[in-house]
Amino acid sequence: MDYIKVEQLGNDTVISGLADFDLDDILDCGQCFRWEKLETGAWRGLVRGCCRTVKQEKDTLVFCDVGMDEFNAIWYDYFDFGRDYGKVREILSKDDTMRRALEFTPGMRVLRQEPWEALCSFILSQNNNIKRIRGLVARLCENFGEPVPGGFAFPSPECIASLSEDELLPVRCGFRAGYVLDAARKVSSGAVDFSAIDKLPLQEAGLELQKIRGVGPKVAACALLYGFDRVESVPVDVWIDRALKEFYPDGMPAQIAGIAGIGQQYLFHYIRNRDAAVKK
DNA sequence: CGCCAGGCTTCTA
DNA sequence: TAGAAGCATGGC
Repeated sequence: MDYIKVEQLGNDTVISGLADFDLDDILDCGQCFRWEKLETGAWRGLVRGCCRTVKQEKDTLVFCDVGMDEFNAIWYDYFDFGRDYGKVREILSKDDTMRRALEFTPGMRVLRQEPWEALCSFILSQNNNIKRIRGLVARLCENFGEPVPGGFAFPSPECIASLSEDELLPVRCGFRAGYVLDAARKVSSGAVDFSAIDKLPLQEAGLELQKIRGVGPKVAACALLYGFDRVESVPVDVWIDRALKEFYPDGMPAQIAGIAGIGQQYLFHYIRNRDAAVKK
């Protein structure tokens, strides 16, 4: 357990006694694309059709206008509170590089997002920058998602499968439009079966996702890590590739294999931000 | 304006 | 089968 207490206070659900949890790092590290930071420092995001505001002050996390039922149904899993990050840190710390990455961003966590949203988002992420990915995902939702209080839900595979490439033009996702359509068709038809993927070994699960045009090893690994709760999945993008060459020329240590994807998240943030941090 | 972006597909040797 | 070019778009 990485917190001491969860309770409902008025209309809010409040977590207190948080350890190693930094909302800014978690929501702004390129693993999710539907959160925006408000002037107040709070974050507003849309998850599973629920638009909510979350704010952190030191070791307290407040889910505004969220009751315990909703917290248990959505947010407990989304922030992966069922996982003992103390244990995660203990395992990763046995490796010197991981220990440095942990010390650099102690409050990082890997979110558990919806499988389809994660897959679709990371298809859009290819050869793209994080700022623009947010824009593409936002336009996809605004144009085709179900309206919900505060915004638009992420459009279903069935919804997107019914569209043409021309209809996707307003999203301005360029060559990725065909990829998104192929993904939506294969997922909605069952040609790519999420419940089957859940049961497959990692390697085969990745190959299953790669039946989709525009899904290669990296996008598949991202979908598995962020959308299918496969914390052993390690997406290797240009940054992680550099990190692997620098720190692990012979591969990542076997002792962290079971949670290497979480380690990857610390490493990703570390390799991207360490130089900027030194300049401060 | 030119370079590049949490890659992948296609072409070429 | 490895390596490079091409891909839409826009942030910087």
